[in-house]
Amino acid sequence: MSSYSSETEQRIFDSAREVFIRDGRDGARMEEIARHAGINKALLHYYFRSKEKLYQAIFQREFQRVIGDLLDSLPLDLDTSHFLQFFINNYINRLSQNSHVIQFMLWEIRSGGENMREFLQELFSSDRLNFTPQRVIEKFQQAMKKGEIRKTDPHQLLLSIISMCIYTFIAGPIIQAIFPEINTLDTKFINKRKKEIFQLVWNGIKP
Amino acid sequence: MSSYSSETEQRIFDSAREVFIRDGRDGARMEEIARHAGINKALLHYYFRSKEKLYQAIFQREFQRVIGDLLDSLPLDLDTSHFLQFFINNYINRLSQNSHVIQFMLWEIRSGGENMREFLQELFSSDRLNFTPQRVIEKFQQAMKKGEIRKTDPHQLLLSIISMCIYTFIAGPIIQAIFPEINTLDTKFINKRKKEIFQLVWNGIKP
DNA sequence: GTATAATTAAACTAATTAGTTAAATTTATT
DNA sequence: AATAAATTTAACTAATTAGTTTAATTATAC
Repeated sequence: MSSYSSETEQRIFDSAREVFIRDGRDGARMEEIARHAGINKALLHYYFRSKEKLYQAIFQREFQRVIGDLLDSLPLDLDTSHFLQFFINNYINRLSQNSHVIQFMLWEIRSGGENMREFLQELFSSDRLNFTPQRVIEKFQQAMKKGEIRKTDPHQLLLSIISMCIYTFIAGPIIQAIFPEINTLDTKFINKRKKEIFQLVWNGIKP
Repeated sequence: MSSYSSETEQRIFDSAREVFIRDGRDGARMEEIARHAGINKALLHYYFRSKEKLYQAIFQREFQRVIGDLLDSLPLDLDTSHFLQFFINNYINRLSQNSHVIQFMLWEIRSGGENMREFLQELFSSDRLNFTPQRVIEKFQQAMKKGEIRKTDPHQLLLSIISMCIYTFIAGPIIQAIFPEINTLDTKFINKRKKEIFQLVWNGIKP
């Protein structure tokens, strides 16, 4: 494949990503994606046979990139308190820098989540990641055994942490409707959120 | 209006609700809604001028019912620990019994949340509710003043609690993809979730 | 019993849009 | 220069679907 054509492919990827994020899986228009990439509809179908195939390609690429990075960057050797702090900071940083992935997630959930189930199961059972959700659970269990944190259900704990990290990014418009003084995209708010989540969790589980 | 016609209107409401929940705002078909209500398309447009008007009617009706009930049922007189416990139980109970409202919420967020912003601002500034989010914040602030809980940002605290209560209902399919042993709709899981959220929060904020 | 409102049927309009096709043109490769 | 690959143009198909129209029918009210 020539550098010429792969450049076009890259432009299609970038444009499709932007349009799919902006208009959704159904709302996106192939003509708009082509226009945005500076090509025409015929060429778009020349590269990707159908809208469905294009969407799948974009979704998987973005999802794997963000989720993979998220887990792969976790340090194994930190003590529980610092691991927690790192986990929360890392999670929120990557979400705030890739908030479009949340949009993809919500569309997938809306359509039953079957695509995502397949994709995640494949990802976590493969050897592509050196850290999986299961390993986070095990780290919590070890910390309980060592008495570093009080005994509690590790799945529930992980769910609670993830909930707190992700929800403001999902529900930004609602939160701002209820509390106009909050701007969920503001760096100051995001940094405060990190600290508050950590404090609540750490106070909540330390022995 | 005759009892005859309002019966038809009710059937339209029920059918539209079901189809909008199942197929989404865009995916729903007027013909399908009519068929489901046992009438034809012409009559559907006779009652509701457009799909958009019908959707708005359904959305507002459901949203007001669930959110209104949620807030109106909160007891003012409980001490902080029991209020928290009640809040969490109540929130999770109503969400699990009205999970379709979460679907509406997600569609609204996807389309920018402008509808919902208007709707919520109107709802909270009206006198229709005897409890608002702002009053929950005030209750937290009073508890801090009295020394019942440690000093912390009350907005952040409320956000954390709501996050933990709602996220499993939003992300059910993902959670089950990552941890197949969890069934987010199982009563046992839901009850455990209530207890774990309360314990984490209460341990996290008691002085 | 007559007027009014509710309801049906069926055909229609008008707009949108994914995907195709075929011929011409431009660009890259050798 | 010759060949193949990439790209454009523009018209086309086929399917979908919201919303309309009109005439006929049935139920309700007065």
